[in-house]
Order: sequence, then C-alpha cells, then structure tokens
Amino acid sequence: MTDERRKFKRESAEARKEALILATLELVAENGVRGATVRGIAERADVTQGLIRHYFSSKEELIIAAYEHHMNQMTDLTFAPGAAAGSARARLRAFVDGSLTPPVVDPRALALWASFLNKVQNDPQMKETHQRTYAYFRDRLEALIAVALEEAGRPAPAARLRQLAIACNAVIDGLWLEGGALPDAFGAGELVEIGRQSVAAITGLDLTQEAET
Amino acid sequence: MTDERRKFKRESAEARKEALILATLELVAENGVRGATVRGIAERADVTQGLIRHYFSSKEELIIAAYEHHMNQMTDLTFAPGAAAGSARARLRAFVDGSLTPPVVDPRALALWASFLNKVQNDPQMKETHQRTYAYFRDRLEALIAVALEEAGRPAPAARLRQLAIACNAVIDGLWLEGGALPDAFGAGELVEIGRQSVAAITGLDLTQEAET
DNA sequence: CGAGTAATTATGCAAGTGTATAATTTCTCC
DNA sequence: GGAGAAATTATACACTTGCATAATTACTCG
Repeated sequence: MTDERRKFKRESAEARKEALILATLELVAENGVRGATVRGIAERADVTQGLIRHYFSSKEELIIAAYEHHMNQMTDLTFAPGAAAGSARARLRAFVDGSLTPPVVDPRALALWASFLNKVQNDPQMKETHQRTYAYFRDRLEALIAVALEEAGRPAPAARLRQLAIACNAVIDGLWLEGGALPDAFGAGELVEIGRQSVAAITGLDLTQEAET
Repeated sequence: MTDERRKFKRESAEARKEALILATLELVAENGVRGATVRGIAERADVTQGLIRHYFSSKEELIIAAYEHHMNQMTDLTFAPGAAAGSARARLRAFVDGSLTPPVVDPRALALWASFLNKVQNDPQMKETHQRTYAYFRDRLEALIAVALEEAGRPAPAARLRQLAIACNAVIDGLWLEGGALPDAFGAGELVEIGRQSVAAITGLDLTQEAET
C-alpha cells in the first residue's frame, strides 16, 4: 500500500494551456480572481500545481490569458450569428438577438465580467484589452446604425450617431446585465423582444418585422 | 525605547461599526471581497484587528453589513433628489438625472457592485437584499412611468408597463455601468442627456423640456 | 477617587497562499 | 529498445489569512 507517484500523459503546450485557462475561468466565475487559487485551478484541470508554473510564469499571467480568452469568445459569440445577413437592419437585429440570448446572456458570463473588473481597472494590460473590446463593440454598432439609417433614407450626422450608439449599447448592456443577474426574472425571448423594441424606439428603425430572405 | 502599548479612545458601538463598515467598503472597492482582509480593514479604520471580532462575529457578517449599507446608500442617492417634485414627468426626469450623475455614476460604486456580485449570487441573505433592491427600483420606475403616461393621456396596460420599465431600467443601468467603467469616455452631462433622450424615445414621453415650477 | 467593567490591544495558531526547486516519468528519435 | 530531453509530479518555504484568547487600558459610577 505504498503511495505511488501519479501517472500522467504528456500533452501539447497548446492543449494544456487551453485546459488551464478553461479551469481558471470556471474558478474565477465561481469564486472571483483571488478565489481561483493555483491549487484549485490545477485540481480542476486534473493536473498538479507545479505545471501551472511551467506554462505561465505567474498566476497573474494565467489570469490575464484567461481574461483575453474570455473576451475574445464573447465578441465571437456576439458577432458570428448575423455577420453575413443582408440588410443593415437585419444585421442590427441579429446583433441585438445575439447579445441577448445565451450563452452571451448567462449568469456565468456576468460573474466573469464582474470578477475581472477589479483587475481590469488596475492592471494596464487588462485595461487596454477592455477598452479595445468596448470600442470594437460600440464602433461596430455605430456603423450598423449609420448604414441602417441611410438605408431608411434618414442619414444622421456623426454627433447624433454617437449618441444613438451609446444609447443602444446601454440598453443592450443593461438587459444583458439583468438577464445574467436575475435569470428567472424574464421569460424566454422576453429580453430579445424588449431589446428589439428599445433599439427600434431609440433609432426610429423598425426591427420587429420578419427577416427578409 | 521600549515598545509601548498603543493608546486608544473608546467609541460608541454605533460609531465603531460605521467606521469599520466604511473601511470595509473602501477595501472591497479597491481589492474585492477577498482582498479586503481583516488586517487591512482594521488598519484603514485605525484600529487593531481584534476589534473587528468584537463587533462582528465573523468577517462574513461584516461583509454583509457593508453590502447592505452600500445598497441603502445607493437607493437613497437615487431617489432623494426628485422625490418631492411636481408632475410624474418631472419626477421621472429627476430619477434619470439622479441615476446618471455622481456619486451614483462612479468607478468606485461600479467596483463595489462588481466585487459583491459573486457573494450576492451565492449567499442567500445577500441575494435576498439584492433582489429586494432591484425590485424596489424597477417597481418605482414602473409606477412613475404609469402615472406619467396617464398624465399625458396615454395610459398603458400592465404588460406594456412592465416592458417599458424593464427597458428604461436597462438603459439607465447600461449608462451607469459604462459611465463607471470608462469615466473619461463621456463628456459632462452627456450621460444624463442620452439617458433622458432614450427614456423619452422608449416611453414616448417628452423629458427634454425645462422643469415646470 | 477608586473599583469594576467593557472596549481595545497584543499575541498565537492552524490552514491556505504563491512560488521556487528537486525528483521522476513519459515520449521522441536514432 | 535505450539515451536524452522535456513534461509532469512532488516537496518545501516564507508569507498571509481568519479566528481565538489572553493581557491591558479607558471610561463609568458610586
């Protein structure tokens, strides 16, 4: 009955890093950044803690890598759906829909966002990632609104477009936040419905009709 | 040169608890809940750590007390301004204004909200406080919208009112979030301006005009 | 002004933290 | 199939954490 040294299998650096990052995101979502301990992450990834040091020079570096992984995934999820759709109005509607349905709207996604916020505000590298992601979102939304308004024969000046983009982004963010914070407070499709109506009311564009082929 | 025992002054339980809570909120905003250590809090409150145990049976209890203190303060700040104003439309406008100006819109307030979120999702007592506060906000907003629409001669059914309240709450929350996350991204009064316009567009009420005496 | 009491400080402890380093195992390549 | 190298495990260390408990101080009240 002697304690035997643990068996293991060698994996590619890529696979191991990804596994460690995913385990990190799980624990950060559950317990916050400080609650995601090196030992806990290693256990979740079914690995011993020394390995983390082998792939990341510090816990800090792993956290940053996990944050960037998460942010990239969120933008992909939001923009992938309607990227190829036809009219700008249809793409705008797809953007709203994608932003207000799972897995974007999700308690875990919100928990991750909140958990990272402190570090985002302090760490320069994470701050830069955050600002870049936010600007990407809003610029893309602003461009979509601009084209959709032109399509509708009601082009708007730059200052006005900026306000509309900020406002639409805010409704979407607010609904995303509330949907993640109180998952049982809204019926199926309710957030999408309210999101469409609100963006429509703010921009004056009709987003309720069926998508054109 | 002997180490002398530290001098101190006795304070009322009320004052000490409040000081400890304020110190806790500072540290939670800066470093998150786990980063707010008992020793750090004691130092910030200019007290030794043993005293915390004297007033709160555990760190957990202090955190909960700090959270409730913060939430109460936020609701007071939001509703105090326009409580006595005349028309429902004026009160609605005051609500928007109060929600979108400092100290409600503030990086620290956002950091606190984010830092507490994890515990809010797990701890039943904190969850209850959160849901109660959210419901209070939204019900109050919904009532305000209902009366304002009646004033304007356009009463709305309950289902519609619910949607309008959710939507308006979302814009306000979203703008609050973005104002706190990116304090330098918006000009003075810009959030209030956009907030008024958006709530106006969603509800169909005019909030841009000057307040009536 | 002096005793009693509650507030406050001081000290200690066991568990958990990130990180460094040594010991071993798995795989590749000849 | 065996040597070399890299991946992985194991162990140790200094430090921080929350909490418990003992020692002291400041204030109250007769």
